[in-house]
Amino acid sequence: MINQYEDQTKCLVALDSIIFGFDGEVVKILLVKRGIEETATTWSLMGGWLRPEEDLENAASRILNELTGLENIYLEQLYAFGAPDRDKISRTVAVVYFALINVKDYDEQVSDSYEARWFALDDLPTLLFDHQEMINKGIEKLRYKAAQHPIGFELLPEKFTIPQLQKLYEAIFNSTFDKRNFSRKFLSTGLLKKLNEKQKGHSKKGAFYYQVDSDKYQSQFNSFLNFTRF
Amino acid sequence: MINQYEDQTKCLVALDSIIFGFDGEVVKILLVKRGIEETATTWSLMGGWLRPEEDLENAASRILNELTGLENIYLEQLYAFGAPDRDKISRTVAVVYFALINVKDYDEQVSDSYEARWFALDDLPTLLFDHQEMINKGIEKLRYKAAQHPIGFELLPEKFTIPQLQKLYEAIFNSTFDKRNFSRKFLSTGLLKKLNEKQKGHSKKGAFYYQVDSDKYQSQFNSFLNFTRF
DNA sequence: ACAAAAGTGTTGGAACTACACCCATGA
DNA sequence: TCATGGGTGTAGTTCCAACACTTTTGT
Repeated sequence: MINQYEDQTKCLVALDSIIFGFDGEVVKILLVKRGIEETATTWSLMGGWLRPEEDLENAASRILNELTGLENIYLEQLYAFGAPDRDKISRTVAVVYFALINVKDYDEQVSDSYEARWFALDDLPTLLFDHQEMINKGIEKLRYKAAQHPIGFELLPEKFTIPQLQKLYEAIFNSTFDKRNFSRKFLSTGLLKKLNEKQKGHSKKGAFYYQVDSDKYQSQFNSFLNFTRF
Repeated sequence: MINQYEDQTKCLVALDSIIFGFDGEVVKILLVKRGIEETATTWSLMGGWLRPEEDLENAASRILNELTGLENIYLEQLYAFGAPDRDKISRTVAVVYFALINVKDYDEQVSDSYEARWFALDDLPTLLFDHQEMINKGIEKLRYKAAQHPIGFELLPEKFTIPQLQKLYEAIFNSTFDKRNFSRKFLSTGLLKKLNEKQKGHSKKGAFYYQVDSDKYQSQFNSFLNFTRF
């Protein structure tokens, strides 16, 4: 048979993470300045190497934490990239993970102690290697998932308004929706609890805050195949 | 910074392929007997090692061809598996691809010259390493995709009947559907061309054959977000 | 003639789209 | 008082699910 363990090419295995964030207006991506030799000034996704004792997902979490301070972020595997020339220095296979977070929840730790910065989706710098391709794939998957699940909740503060939620979906889909239809759809899921409190400052009238009913969210998560696509 | 190319663990990179097939009654998976040292008698997915000059997908295709003779199969990336102990002999990261084919189209070449065999989904043998886990993930994705696209066509002969198509979907979803609603839905896509020819032998009345209108299939492939889920 | 599978239509309810006006408040 | 964004209702349409009887033909 063909499989032998001897004499096979060994590769470096890299983990890269795409962190999507929302700040109330636009969807952003977190990038770091990566100090690899001559590419020291290139922005890149948060990446690092797999260690012998680590699972892929654990490694991605660890690396993300080392580079940004972020902890306990749920990472989902996106895709493996392995073109022979994707990294000129050494043959590397990269497994890419992605996550969604609310920018404001993590803003301080991210920008204070680390060389990490948020970039709006339509204002990304030139990126290392094939990281732009990775991001394109990530956006595609983000849209796909957001159309299937009310996943957007993870990108918002605990208390949020319907107009904020709509802005998020409009940012993800780079599109606009009718506000009557939009709120009807989300309210009809039964996943939102209306609070007795209004957002102040943003508008004169103020918008009611809502919270995710997280019990219902968990239990319905798997039956959302019928969730709206716009 | 943290990234150095020196002194990083290198891993073997394996490609494994899950080939789903349909024989008119049940969905099957193609497996081979793999001769790795003491595990020589274990059935497994078609797997092999990445070579230095290869892209991941090319490597998966090559390996599939070497082990089964199958050529020109469209492979889609499924997931990367990298638990530290998934292969006891050497630290290995496996990137898994999957495909759908029609069993009858490839039956001869597969079983004649190679040690490959089809196994019904509900009758799989004990598998190497984490291959069962890979297959579970593959089934999940197959169902997901079949619910979004009329992807099942790839698993059928060029000419097929509506009852055959329904059997396929029932096999994929391990479920049953109302035949009136089922045929209405598929016919309403406009992707099927009715032929002037009936299937003989299977039933007394005989069922009309249909063909995919492949021009329309191609052009509509990307607008199928609204395709049925059952 | 009968058994076995193919084929076909209707109805009620749910969900989607499109659309326009009033409300509450801060300035 | 006015400007800004928040909030709501309706009507037409499409889509889906549920349901049973007739047709064809090989035996």
